[in-house]
Amino acid sequence: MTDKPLAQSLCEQFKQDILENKHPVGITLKQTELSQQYGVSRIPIRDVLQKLKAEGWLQQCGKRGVMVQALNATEAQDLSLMRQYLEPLILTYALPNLTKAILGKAEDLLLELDTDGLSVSQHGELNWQFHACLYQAANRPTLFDTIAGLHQKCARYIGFHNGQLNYVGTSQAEHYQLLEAIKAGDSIMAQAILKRHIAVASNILVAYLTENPV
Amino acid sequence: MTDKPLAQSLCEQFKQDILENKHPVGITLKQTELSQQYGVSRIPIRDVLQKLKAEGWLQQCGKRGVMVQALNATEAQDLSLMRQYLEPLILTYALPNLTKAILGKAEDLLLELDTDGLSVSQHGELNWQFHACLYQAANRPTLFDTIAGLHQKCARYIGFHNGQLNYVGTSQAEHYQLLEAIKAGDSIMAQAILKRHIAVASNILVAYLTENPV
DNA sequence: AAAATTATATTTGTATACATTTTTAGGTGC
DNA sequence: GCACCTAAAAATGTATACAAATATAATTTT
Repeated sequence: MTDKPLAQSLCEQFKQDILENKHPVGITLKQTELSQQYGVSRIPIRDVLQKLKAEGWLQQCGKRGVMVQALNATEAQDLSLMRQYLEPLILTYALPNLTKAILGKAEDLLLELDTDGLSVSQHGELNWQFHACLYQAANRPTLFDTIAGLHQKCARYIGFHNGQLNYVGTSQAEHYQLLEAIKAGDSIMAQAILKRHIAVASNILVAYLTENPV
Repeated sequence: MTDKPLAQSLCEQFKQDILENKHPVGITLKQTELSQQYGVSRIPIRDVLQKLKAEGWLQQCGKRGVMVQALNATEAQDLSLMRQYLEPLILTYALPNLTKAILGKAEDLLLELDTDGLSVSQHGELNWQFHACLYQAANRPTLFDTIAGLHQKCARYIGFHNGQLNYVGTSQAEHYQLLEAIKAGDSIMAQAILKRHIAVASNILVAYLTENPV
């Protein structure tokens, strides 16, 4: 039943390891090293590297190996800006299709997010599921995938965010406000809340990154 | 001096072939076939496929092979919408950095665009160079790369556009208007022109695709 | 001692070969 | 005649092996 056991799961594993800073920025990763580390040959490693390079996680450093992309304030801001424009957009498309079932699921996810003792990645995953659950109703695959990609890239910053800045998700209040605006059918308000929600979170991060370059 | 002669040029070649409809939608491409076709082994082919799948050009159809993504109205609209939001954004960042040299180069590109007898891909390439030339001044790599990716994907639709709809670049007038607004330092106007420029071109295409699904 | 040069070692790129899975075609039973 | 099952063929996934290019270290020269 497992579709692509090795290559796909390897890719997920690798991303997770990047999120957990197992491959620190500045270290050039050799295919041979990685193949030993992950217990496979170089071929599946190459597949993963190729994919992650295309997605902007890794950078080819000539023949010295690949390196994890450095975090920087400009990229963080760019990712945030794009989300600020695109997420309200997809939300607009989603609004007419948001059934009570979907809103219920969204609310459940918010409850889960209130749980104590969530790990950074658990928190990030739930947060994304909340947003994704709403956005998926838009039936806009391309737009959705682009946004999903932005989120994944943001995850690295969020992890850093949480780890270094001890940031806790104060964004829950905004999440609930968003749901209220949606239920009230106030599209303009919902868009504004969402945009601000993204902007606020990023401002802290960008400010920190600007003063403390990685 | 050639950095990645085979893999990179192979990737460009493959994309070009997709643009020229050498690999029609609906045909499942086998790695073995492709390797014979391009005169290399399956390994570099796999690298290219992996990259193009990540970029959304190709789709894995189980173990039956990969298939070129079908063109559809929704994706065309999504791409256009994202451009409508992101390009004016990057333009805003670029404006303060637009030297006379850059504007001069942009104008040269417009002159080239007026040349008669340009092929579809030449026209598309020049058009992108015009936009890119302005956007690059923003010094926003992540934003720029995302937009560049959207453009590349749009290229497939433009090619189709030009081929099937016999569309000629009536957008030149808007290009000049854009330059005028920039020179006049009218940021709001420049953004509005750019957004409309993108919207107009896409509306024709989306309307056509909606009525004539590929 | 520093810079340039050469030689070695390492790394990626590519090809070939094998294993596993899935698709597809053929046959059998109902 | 249709559905189901079985077997062969074809495709991808993976590993190993070799070639080409580059980075690193040692050596020489100024």
